[in-house]
Amino acid sequence: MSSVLSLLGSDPAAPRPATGRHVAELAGVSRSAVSLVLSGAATQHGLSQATQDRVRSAAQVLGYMPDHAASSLRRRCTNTITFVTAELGNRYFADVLAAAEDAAYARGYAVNIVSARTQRDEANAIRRLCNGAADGLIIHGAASRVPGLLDRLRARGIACVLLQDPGDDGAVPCVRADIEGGGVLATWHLLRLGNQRIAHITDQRMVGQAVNERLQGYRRALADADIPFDPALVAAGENSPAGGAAALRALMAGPASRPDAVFAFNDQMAFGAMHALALLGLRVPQDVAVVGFDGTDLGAHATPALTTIDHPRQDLGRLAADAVLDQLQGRVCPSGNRVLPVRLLVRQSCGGGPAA
Amino acid sequence: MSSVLSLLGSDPAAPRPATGRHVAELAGVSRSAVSLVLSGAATQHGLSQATQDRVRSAAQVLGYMPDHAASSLRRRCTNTITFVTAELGNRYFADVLAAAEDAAYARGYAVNIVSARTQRDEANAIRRLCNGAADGLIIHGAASRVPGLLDRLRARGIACVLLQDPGDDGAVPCVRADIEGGGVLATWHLLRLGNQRIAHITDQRMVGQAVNERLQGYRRALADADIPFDPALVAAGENSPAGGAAALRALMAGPASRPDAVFAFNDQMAFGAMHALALLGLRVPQDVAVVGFDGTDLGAHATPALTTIDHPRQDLGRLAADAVLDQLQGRVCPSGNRVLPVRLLVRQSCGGGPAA
DNA sequence: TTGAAAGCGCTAACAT
DNA sequence: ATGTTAGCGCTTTCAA
Repeated sequence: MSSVLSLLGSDPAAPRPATGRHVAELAGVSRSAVSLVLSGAATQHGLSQATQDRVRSAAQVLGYMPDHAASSLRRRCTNTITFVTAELGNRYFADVLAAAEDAAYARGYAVNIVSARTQRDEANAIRRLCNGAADGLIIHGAASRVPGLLDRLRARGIACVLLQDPGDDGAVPCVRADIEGGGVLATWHLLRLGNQRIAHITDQRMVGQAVNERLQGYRRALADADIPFDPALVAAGENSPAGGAAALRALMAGPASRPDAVFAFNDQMAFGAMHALALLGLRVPQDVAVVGFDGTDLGAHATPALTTIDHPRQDLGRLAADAVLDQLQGRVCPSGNRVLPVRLLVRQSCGGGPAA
Repeated sequence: MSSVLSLLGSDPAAPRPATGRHVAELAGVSRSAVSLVLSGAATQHGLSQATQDRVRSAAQVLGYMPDHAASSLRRRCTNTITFVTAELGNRYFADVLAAAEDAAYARGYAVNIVSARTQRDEANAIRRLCNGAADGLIIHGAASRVPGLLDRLRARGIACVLLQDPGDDGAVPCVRADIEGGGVLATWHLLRLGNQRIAHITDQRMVGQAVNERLQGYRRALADADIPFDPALVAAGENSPAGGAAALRALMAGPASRPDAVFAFNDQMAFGAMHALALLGLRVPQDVAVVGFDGTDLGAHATPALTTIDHPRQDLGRLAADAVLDQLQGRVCPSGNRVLPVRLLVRQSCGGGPAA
């Protein structure tokens, strides 16, 4: 009987987990004493050391841990922030996240990640998070473009920081790298090395967006060099190695005469593009120069090593987490954008760099 | 005044979010009616369509959403599962996760991800999750090796499925790929192509673990070929491209004579190893053959394209999610291990494959 | 067809 | 120094 029931989730004999009441009974104290001890406010409240010890050992014996839902309901906060992103699987994100986590942990917060592969998923995830499951959000996506979405969070009292995409108004603080500047740097670098026909590979999710900062930087650099912008030199693909490869093939098959350089949306797309070039029998950098974007270790270990625009990924993560927690903990919140500089990291994929 | 306060998180005038009571008042119904309508049980309970409409529009007007903590406390579940992993930034994980998410969403559950970069982080994260913040866990790590850790989850009634690492006892169901078989396949493939001195690069986290299935498969294949195992041909590194490169350099600088092939822990480490080989002036596959593990698109776009052991990543994710939800929803839970087959994916990095 | 009431487990203000 | 109490917001019987 028991063995059959143990296969079922609805086992009626399932032992209910220990509650604070059980701990109080075992320790012979009141329920509030348990709460005080376990929250660390006991000494300050004048509970004797002996009482505290009894509570702690009772809790240990019973494997007691305050229920998350009950505690959150009562305290009106969860001590959790959620990081919403589409970029799982991109090493860029892992670097940013690690720094954000460290910052949050240091201030007593847990970090959850929610994957939002499409903008639709992202909006749904954020709407769902209006239920108070997290105290604050770091949004690495285009949420600010969805009308009213961030207002709902604000109405619910949920702190919010944007990462990389500031959206239209400056109502929500944003921590970001100087992406347009990076686009200029990347394109300038290619121009300086004598390239004339510079292509740009972009993330297809950027198509139709109001702003595409990398593209803006690219165009600004071209304009400064008096080179006319040729739309046939821009291709979009999925944000992945495969997407970068596909975009490169589209570029080569397109109406434009063959580019002599490519500036890619990020390192992983650049990586795919380099592979596609190799399959076409084109050498990097001799036939086509390539610049990535991000500075991830993926590019560092490509062959040839990828010249790229390095981002302060640690700082981005740390500052984003701190900005959310500052709002939560009532410190003055630096609203508006915090823009961090990027830098050109010269390796081998454009020539002109240090020898391999 | 207001503008100053708006900079502070502790704004005393912060508007409390709408509750079910507000919705009930606006709609002129009882609080239970609101709950019934919004949970979809209204018609079944015989509430008139007019009432339902009034409730829904009132909720809309107020931007009402049931509070997560209150709802979870009352219902004794959160409708959330949490995926615990150390592999953020690895495309392998992104593929598995996407499938798990789709399966969970289809059954009405949300998915959170918790990053656990070290085994210590992982144990801490799991201990924290004993508070009921999620109904179930998919654990992609070595948690089963920490004594008592999974028992605490069970005591708290939290469903749990292991991914890839079954641990010692079969008490917790595990969904995994045939990793040892993959190790055999990879090594056999290298042997069949005439390689004699086959090195293995492993994740340093495997060092000191009771079992290392890839290594076991490698050793089994060597034994079958009557080639003695040489510990000097095994190197460990961080699970990253950089770690793969470092391990390869260690191998080449070590006491063993130069290997003619390398079987790497996963695609991203293989990728780093290929870069290190290029820097040493060694050609892949002519001088050294390389096999990866995973089947991610990273390997597909390396140059030369990486021969690898392809995993059924979608199935792994889907089955893991379904196993957790089966436990939660009281279906009979297939305990024990579910082992999925892997397959050799021949590309260019060992020679003997399809032409580039 | 609707409303009233109880209580999930916890915390913090208050009273001893 | 310790215990008592009220109530967070929601769901779900049960009674009308």
